[in-house]
Amino acid sequence: MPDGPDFLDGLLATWAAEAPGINVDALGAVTRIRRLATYLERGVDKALAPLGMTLWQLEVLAFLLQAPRSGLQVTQLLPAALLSPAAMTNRLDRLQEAGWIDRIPDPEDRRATRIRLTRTGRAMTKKALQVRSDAAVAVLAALSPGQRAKLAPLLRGILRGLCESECATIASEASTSNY
Amino acid sequence: MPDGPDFLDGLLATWAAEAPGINVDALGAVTRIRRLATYLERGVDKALAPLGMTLWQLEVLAFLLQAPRSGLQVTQLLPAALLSPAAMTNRLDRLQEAGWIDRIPDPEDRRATRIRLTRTGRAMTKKALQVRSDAAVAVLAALSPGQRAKLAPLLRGILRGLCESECATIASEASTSNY
DNA sequence: GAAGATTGAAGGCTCAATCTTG
DNA sequence: CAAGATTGAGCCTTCAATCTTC
Repeated sequence: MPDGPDFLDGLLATWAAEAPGINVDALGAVTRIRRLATYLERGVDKALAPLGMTLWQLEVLAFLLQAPRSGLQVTQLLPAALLSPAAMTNRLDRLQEAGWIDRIPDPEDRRATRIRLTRTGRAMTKKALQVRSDAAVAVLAALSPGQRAKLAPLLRGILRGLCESECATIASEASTSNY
Repeated sequence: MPDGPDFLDGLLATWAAEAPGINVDALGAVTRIRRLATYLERGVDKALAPLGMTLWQLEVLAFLLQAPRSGLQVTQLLPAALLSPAAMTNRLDRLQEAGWIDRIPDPEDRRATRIRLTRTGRAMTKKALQVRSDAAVAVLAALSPGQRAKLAPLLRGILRGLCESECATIASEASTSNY
């Protein structure tokens, strides 16, 4: 496989010429990761459309799949979603309208609400996860089995570094804010 | 490096138990890529804040760095940004208010507008690219040199596959739409 | 009629302010 | 006063409609 230049290579060369101090490899990697994420998001949304679901909805539902029968508090959903409390409230409103989740008052803390999957929500989530999985398999078919095996450790390694630095700085600055 | 389980491993196990047909490795890879992109975006925005710039602004400016002196049409900026024309018009409005780009009538096509970096816009873009590069280097420091060398071909491979399938389907469906 | 660019409505996000309860 | 959750304002995005020019 010759693997000629892609959309970024020309740009990177220009950038290197204009700003000589930059690291072309690093800049190329993060730019491609961002672009990849955009493509993946659009592809999955397209695949989920027949189920009447979007990716941001599935993200919440899929996390709720591992909740205890009593449900989870809104606050407990935030770190997994990397979302503000306001955004989560909005998502839950839509999911409740769709009939996929229930809000029930927390018996142990009257400030809180417990979020639970409904029966249909649970079934839809399983179907949607299957769709998402199939889409992911199709995308990764572009890589050889050996390449696919290399991918996971790399992603894990970068994420680990980010969670220790980035999340730490977020946490330290989060005196009032919360996510 | 033992590399214990991260935020996703527990969820993946739950999903596999509830929906036996899913591919855990594929689902894990695409989920981590998305999360990685979110972290990267937030980190860069934080690093760019002192310059009064955001990542979405830099994306447009950096692409304009390789434009000819006569500038580029709005339409020519779209494929690189993966954006709707309406969104690009909005971005250009903000960039023009900031004094970083100029809109000049296209001398050869009176429907079109040419977009060009201003003098200060060009200088700001170079500074911002340096900031973005430094941030990227810091993030990728979590990987060994050998791992970093493996990363680029993998990303390139997946993107290539997506551009041929996803972009193709987008193009074929884009009878009226345009991006 | 098609293409380049813009506008307005609606959706989802962040931030700051609010209300209730611990 | 701090924490859980919600609300409203402002920003950026998409989609559909519009206006001008080819």
